[in-house]
Amino acid sequence: MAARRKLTRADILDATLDLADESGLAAVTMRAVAERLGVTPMALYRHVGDKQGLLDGLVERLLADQPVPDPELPWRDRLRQHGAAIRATARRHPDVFGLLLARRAATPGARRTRDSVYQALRDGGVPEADVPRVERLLSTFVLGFAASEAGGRFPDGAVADADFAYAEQWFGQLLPGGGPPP
Amino acid sequence: MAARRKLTRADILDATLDLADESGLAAVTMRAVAERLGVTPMALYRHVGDKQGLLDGLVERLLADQPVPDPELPWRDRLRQHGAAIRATARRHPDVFGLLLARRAATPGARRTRDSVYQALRDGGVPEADVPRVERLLSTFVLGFAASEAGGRFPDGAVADADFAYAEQWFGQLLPGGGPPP
DNA sequence: ACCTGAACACCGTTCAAGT
DNA sequence: ACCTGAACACCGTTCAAGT
Repeated sequence: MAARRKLTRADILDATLDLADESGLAAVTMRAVAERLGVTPMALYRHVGDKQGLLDGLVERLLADQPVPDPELPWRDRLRQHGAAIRATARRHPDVFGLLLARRAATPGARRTRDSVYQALRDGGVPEADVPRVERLLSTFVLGFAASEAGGRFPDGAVADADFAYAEQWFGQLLPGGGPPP
Repeated sequence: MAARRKLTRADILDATLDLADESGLAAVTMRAVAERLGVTPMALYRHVGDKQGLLDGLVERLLADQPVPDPELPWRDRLRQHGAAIRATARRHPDVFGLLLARRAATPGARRTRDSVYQALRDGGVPEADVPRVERLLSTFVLGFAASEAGGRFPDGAVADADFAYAEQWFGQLLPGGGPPP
């Protein structure tokens, strides 16, 4: 509809995300993305490599958009914000979210989030040697939970919220402070 | 290679699982499965509906094959066996395992496993009202962990084993007994 | 009832060509 | 450098037809 001059990688990922949210991951084809941009399918190849590159770009983008909590906040609040942010992403992009668990997360975006969680755990008194392990377990749980939520494995949103709150209490007891949630 | 008389749904799912394990989920096409069975693609439709039905059948089969621990065993051992079994399935069929998290688990196979976990939690002293919630959280964690492992998110198998053992201790502290792992 | 042949609309991707 | 046209080998699925 609009007459755009230059095709960019960001344009392509925008269009892909919109398409996936509207019509599901199965509707994401090189041809459909191209059509949405008013361009020929072959034009995409220069910018994203191939279809695999397109999907990788989507995951990278979701991770990069993940907000990082203010480091001045109490560590528990920072952990809680990370959890809430991932769940929000899963609910907003349920179809794309499945890719997150399937793909190894070695992107810069993933590292930003991980470093923030590391620091929160250190501030919470987790021994330095245990920090990476605890981060892996926490993020595995939260990613799995969010993916389950996105995949419709919970009866409804209220149950998911209650379950997550329950889990926050669980984990909160395990972290050094011993009080409430991460 | 063999001259088989009648094509069955089980034959088709066998061939599909083998194909997925050997060549990945992307290689699972109606045409490739048919060729492996020495049959025409259209012959599959009568038995599995369509491609979606084929993939659903695969998930259903993985769940149905999941062993159920002997009810006479101590409840902690039963929970541990469930966890080990799911991880083993994920390692054996890494490509197919991703479908498990994506699909709602309302199959009979899923119910068998869930009922066994319910009973173990009851035997472990979890209040009846909390049993479904605790089962959801435990299975979310284990499924997420296994999917991460299958997706290569852990540095290597030894780290995964150590992380899982650590997590078992965590959860063990939270369950009524308070001792070691689930 | 069960399988096949032929056909349809759709994929991802390449390659040479245009500007 | 960036985009296009034409083409290739492949999809899932249908339909009428065979046995």
